[in-house]
Amino acid sequence: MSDGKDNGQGRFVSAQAVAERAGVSRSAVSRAFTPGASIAPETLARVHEAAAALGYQVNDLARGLLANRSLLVGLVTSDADSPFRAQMIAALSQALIERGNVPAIINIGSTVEDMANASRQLLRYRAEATVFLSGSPPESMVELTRQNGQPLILINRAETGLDSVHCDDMDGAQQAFEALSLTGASRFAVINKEDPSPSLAAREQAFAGFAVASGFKPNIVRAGHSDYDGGREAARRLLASGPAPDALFCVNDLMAFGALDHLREAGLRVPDDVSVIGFDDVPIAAWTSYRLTTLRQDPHRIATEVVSILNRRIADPDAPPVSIYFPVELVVRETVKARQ
Amino acid sequence: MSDGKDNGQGRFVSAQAVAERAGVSRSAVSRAFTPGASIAPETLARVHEAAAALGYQVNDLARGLLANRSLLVGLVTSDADSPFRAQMIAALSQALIERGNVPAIINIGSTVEDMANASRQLLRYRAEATVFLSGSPPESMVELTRQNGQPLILINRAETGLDSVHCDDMDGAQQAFEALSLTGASRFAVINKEDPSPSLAAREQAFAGFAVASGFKPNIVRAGHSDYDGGREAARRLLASGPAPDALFCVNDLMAFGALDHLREAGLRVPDDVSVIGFDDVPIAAWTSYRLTTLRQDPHRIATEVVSILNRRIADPDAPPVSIYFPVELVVRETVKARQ
DNA sequence: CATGTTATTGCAATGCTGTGCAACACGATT
DNA sequence: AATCGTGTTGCACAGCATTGCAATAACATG
Repeated sequence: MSDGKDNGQGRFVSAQAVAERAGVSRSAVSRAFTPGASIAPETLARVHEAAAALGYQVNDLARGLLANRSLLVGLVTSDADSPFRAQMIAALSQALIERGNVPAIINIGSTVEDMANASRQLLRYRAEATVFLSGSPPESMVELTRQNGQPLILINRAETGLDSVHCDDMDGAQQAFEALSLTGASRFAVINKEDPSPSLAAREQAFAGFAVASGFKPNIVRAGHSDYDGGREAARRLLASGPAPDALFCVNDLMAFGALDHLREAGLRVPDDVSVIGFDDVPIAAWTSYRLTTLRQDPHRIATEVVSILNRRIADPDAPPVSIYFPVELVVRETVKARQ
Repeated sequence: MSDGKDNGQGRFVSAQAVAERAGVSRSAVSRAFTPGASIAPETLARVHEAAAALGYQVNDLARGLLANRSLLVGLVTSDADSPFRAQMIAALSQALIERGNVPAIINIGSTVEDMANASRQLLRYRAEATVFLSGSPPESMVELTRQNGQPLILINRAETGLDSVHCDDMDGAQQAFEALSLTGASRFAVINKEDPSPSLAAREQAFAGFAVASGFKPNIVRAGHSDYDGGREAARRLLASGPAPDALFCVNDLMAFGALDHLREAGLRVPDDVSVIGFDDVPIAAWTSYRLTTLRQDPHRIATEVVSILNRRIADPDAPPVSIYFPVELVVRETVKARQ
C-alpha cells in the first residue's frame, strides 16, 4: 500500500515514475529537463512538481550511455596525502568541478599492475579523460586509451605522443643555482631520491650541470624516499661524507624540511653556514619554523593548463599532442644567505 | 580505409565490434566477461583475443544502468588540501578502491548551495553512497538521498537518523586535560576557530568542562580559520589578553603549529613555560621542529569504519542508523612538561 | 466552414550490456 | 534407432533517457 512517494525498494527514482505521477509520457519528463526543448509551460510545471515531490534526478548513467561518454575525469596518483600532491588534487578537482566534470580519484601504489587497473576502471566508466598526477601509465594502457579515444594527460612527465603539462624544471634549477651562487658558495650539494621521477631527475641534472659549468663539483646524495625522513637521511649521509656544504638544493620541499631539521640539529646555522633551496612552495614553507626559500609551482596554474588541454583535445581529437611548460618562480625567504 | 582495428571516430569500443570480429553474437561477448557463464572454452578464447586486439573494456555505464547503481562513491569535502583532510581522502579512496568502488571527490566550498549541487551530481550518477568528510548536508539533500535509497555517511558529525563515524572527542579532551593537569599547570587555555564544527566545539567544551570541574577558569580564544595562521592569530591574542597560559590545548594540529611558532617567537619556552597539546596527529607533528604531543586520530581506522558501515547499510537498507565512535590515542612527544 | 499554421506530445528507435528462454548440436544410453 | 541429457548459443527484452518523426490539437485566416 505504498502512496507512490517512495518506491519502497530503496531504488532510485526513474523518469517513468515521474511521468506517471504527472500524467504525461516519459518523453515529456525528458524534455522538462532539457533546456530549450519544446514543452508547454503548464506541463513543464506539472513535471517539475512531480519530480520535486519524488526527488527525481536525471540518470547520468543512461545519459552517458547515449552520449557514449561520461563526465567523469580520472585523477590517478600515488601518495595522495603528501602536501604537494594534495594541493594538486584539490586544485584539479576544483577546476574540473567548475567545468562540470566529476573527478574520480584513483589513489594507488605505483606498480604497473595498479596503474593498469586504474586505467581500465576509468575506461569502463567511459571517463572523459584520464590525468596522471604521478608516474607514467604503462605502454599497454596508453595504447588502450588511444584505441578507445580517451584523452590522456600527464603532469610533470613527458612521453612522446601524449599531452602533458610541466613546470620548467630546467629554469627552476637555474634560478636555484644562481641564487645560491650569489651567496659566494663553493661547496654545492643536491638532495634527491633514489630512482627519481623524470621531473626530479631533471632538476638534479640541470642544477649539477650549471654547477659543473661554473667549475664546481656538486655532491649529490639520494635517499630512499622523497619525504621528510628521506630529507633527514640524505642530510645525515651528506654531512658524514665529508666537509659540510655551504649551498644545498633539495629537489622538493618535503626533503628540504627534513634536511633543514637535521642540519640544525647537527649544529649548522641556516643560512649563515649553509644556504638551502627547495622546490614546490608548499604552504609549510612559509611557516616561521622554516621560512624556506623555494621555487614556486602553482597548483592552480597546473589545473588551469590541464583544463585547457582537455578542452582542446575534446574539440579536436586528432590535434597533435602538446607539451605545456609553465614558469617557476623563486620565492625568497630566509634560508639563503644575503648576497655577498 | 580503416582496417577495423580502430573505429576511426575515436569512440569507445563496444561489445558489438568485438562480436563481429570474433564471429559470434553479442551475448557471447557478454558471457565471455561474466565469470561462471556458460561458454565454450574455444569461443571464450576467440572472444578474448578479439577483445584484446580491439582494446575492448566492458561499459560500466550500461552495466550500472541495468543494476540501477554504479560503483561510484562520492567523497564530499572542503579544504581537500589541509593535511588531515588529505590523509582522510587518501585513506578513504584507498579503502574504497580495495572494495572495488570508484571514489569521486567533490571538493567544494561549504555553502549549502555547493553541497546541494555535489549531492545532486552524485545522485545523477547513481553513486552507491555519499560520504561527507566535512560539513553537514542540507536537510533537503538528506531527504533527496533517502528518497533515492542512497546511503549517506557522515564523518565527525552526528545527525539524527544518519550513519556516522566519529572519534571520541570527549575522551580526547579528557586525556589532554589530564596530561596537562599532571604538569602542575594552573592557567589553562584553549585555541579554537570561530563558528567551529560540532567536533571542534565538542573538544573545546569538554576540555573547558574538565578544567572548570577542577576549579580552573580556562581562557578560550577563537581565530577566524582553523589553520596555521589561525593558530598564530589566536596565540597572539591569547598573549595580549593577559598573563601567559602554562597549558594550551589546540583543537587541531594545524593551529597548534601556528601557536607553537608564535609562542616561541614571543620568547616563551615550550614545554618549560607552556605545555601544548594538539589534535589529529598529522605527520608534521612528528617533525623535529615541532615534536608535538597530540591526540592521534587514525585515518585508516576511519576508512575501515566507513567501509564497514557501507557494507552493513547495503546489506540491510532498513537497518537503524549507527554512530560508530572510535578511540583517540595520546601520543606523547616533547611539548608537554614532564610530570611534577 | 475549410484549410493552413504552429505548438505540443506521444511513439518508437537508439545506445550498450546482462540474462531468461528456447533452439540447437552432439554424444551417450537403452 | 529413438530418446535423453548436457553444453552452447542466439534471440529478444529489460533498464533509462534522448530525439527524430509523425500525429494531434488548437488556433488563425480567407
